[in-house]
Amino acid sequence: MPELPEVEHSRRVWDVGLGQKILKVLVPHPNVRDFRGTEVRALPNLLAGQVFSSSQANGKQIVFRFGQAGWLGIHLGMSGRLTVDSALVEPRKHDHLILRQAKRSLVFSDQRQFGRVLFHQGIEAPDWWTRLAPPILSDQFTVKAVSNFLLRRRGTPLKAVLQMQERFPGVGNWMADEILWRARINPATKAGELEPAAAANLWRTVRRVTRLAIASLQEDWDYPANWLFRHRWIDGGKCPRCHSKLSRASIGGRTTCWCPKCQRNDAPE
DNA sequence: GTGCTTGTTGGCCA
DNA sequence: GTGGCCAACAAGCA
Repeated sequence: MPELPEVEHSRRVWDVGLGQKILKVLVPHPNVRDFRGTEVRALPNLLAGQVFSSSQANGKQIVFRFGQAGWLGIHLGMSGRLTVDSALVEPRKHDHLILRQAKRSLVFSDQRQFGRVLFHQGIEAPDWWTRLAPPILSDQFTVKAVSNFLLRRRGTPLKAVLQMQERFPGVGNWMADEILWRARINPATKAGELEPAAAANLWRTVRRVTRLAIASLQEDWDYPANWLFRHRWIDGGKCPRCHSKLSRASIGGRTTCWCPKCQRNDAPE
């Protein structure tokens, strides 16, 4: 499930432990895929005794910092979760990292093991953090940058282009559908087919959906009923705007939901 | 048993 | 080298 808003929410869940020392670190299953490329057996020694000092997210990537030099990267993949449990909680089947503090445990679990845990020791930020694309809500996410990207990916369906993390960090399957539905663009449209005005509209919509999604997750713990999100997986689901029956098909290799009436490209505004 | 899943990567091919 | 496509990864569910 985790796309940008859920990732941002997950990051904040662990923030309850900010300013507190890590007493002990448990790695119940060091061989799971989440740890590929990481010396996870060294983690307990590196983190124990350090204070959890800050957290940040960019797109789907989260970084938690410990003391001055500890950088813990977490990517939730398809099924990763960050939760808080009691100080003495015992690891369950899919719990892969448990950071014990005096009053609680910070728990990372991941059933399908598509997530990823990274660690870096040093004052300077690691490459896997500094090389991420500029956030959608930053000043560097410009119309120009988006237009250029659409031109470069001119032969690829927009549905797939919007999910490319190198330009749209945090956008996944459902956000891509939501954005295209709101912008009234058919998901199979090739990126190169958008007129400049339509490209600018798409840019605006990417930012708007991102902003609104974060806000609604904070307020209501759900997305509004007039969003495609709430209807996309219902069999026989209806477009919340025009009440036509929604279509579903695989586009760009992922299940895609759209309104055949609102998203025709030649439809009048 | 089959086929599907809201993510990413690496290999293949033009 | 670049862009586009797709199978593979693991586990659970219908």
